[in-house]
Amino acid sequence: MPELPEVEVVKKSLERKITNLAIKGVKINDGNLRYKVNIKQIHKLVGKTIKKIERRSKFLIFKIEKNLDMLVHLGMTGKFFFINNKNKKIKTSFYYNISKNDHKHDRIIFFLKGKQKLIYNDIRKFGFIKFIDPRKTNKCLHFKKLGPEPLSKFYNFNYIKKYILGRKRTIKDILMDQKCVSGLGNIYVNEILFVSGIKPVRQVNKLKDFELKKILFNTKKILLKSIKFGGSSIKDFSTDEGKKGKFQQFFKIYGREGKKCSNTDCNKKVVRIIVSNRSTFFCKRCQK
DNA sequence: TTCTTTGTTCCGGA
DNA sequence: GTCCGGAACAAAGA
Repeated sequence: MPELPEVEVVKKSLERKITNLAIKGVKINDGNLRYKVNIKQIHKLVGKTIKKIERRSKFLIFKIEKNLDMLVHLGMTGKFFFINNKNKKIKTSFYYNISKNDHKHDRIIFFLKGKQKLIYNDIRKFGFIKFIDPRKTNKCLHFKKLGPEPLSKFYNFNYIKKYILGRKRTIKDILMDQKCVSGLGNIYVNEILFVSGIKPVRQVNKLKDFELKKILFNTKKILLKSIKFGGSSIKDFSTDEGKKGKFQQFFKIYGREGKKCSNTDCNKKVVRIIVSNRSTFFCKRCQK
């Protein structure tokens, strides 16, 4: 369930640890991910240095020395572990509760300087690792149709107004559509619409301008807060691995079916329905 | 055994 | 050609 903020947090965490490190070796425990890992290409990494890590939408791009991009999508349950020289495991994403048997799902291991290791772990194997010529990365299958980053200046009122012109889809569907805005998933869209006080099933062409502006404002606010929160939460994990992430406390509506609405003056119970084929949580009183 | 979870892709109909 | 909604797909745990 990593969406844009989680991927951004992983990116920041990883770049502090592995930028400018050379890859000494690669071990493939299970390369049958969303797309089969190209064994020939992954072994080309050996001897090369990780120059930089970038994020686009929910994708990570590892810029590898001399013209190679390693594109990673975490899917539902993909995550990275970093093993330092003292053999201590450091999770680079705070989002999941990690069980002791989790090493069972270590799919790919990258051996770095000294005893350091980077492990790609993925329970459900919906993530993927692909290799691309950097000159073609922006035009690749995954990137060519992506809409603007939600935190960029291009994602603004004029843009969204133009995008929804003549469309009748629900606002939830539009926000989840990566062609409209890239990086939001089910969880954040639920949160954004709750905080904005708008029912997920509202048709976009019937939204008032002030409602659209509220959605835009809250999108940026929630994402930024979440990225910030993630950064501080990771510190907890590096000192105390057993400690639970604080992230779930951050959700105001997602996963709260039957529980009391998070707004202090409201006693309504949160309702769960299906919109855009996904679980959708909302408050009948607070969302119009 | 069935249900749920997710982002992405694909397909048929309008 | 475009838009839209629904379904399929991947794997695994409950």
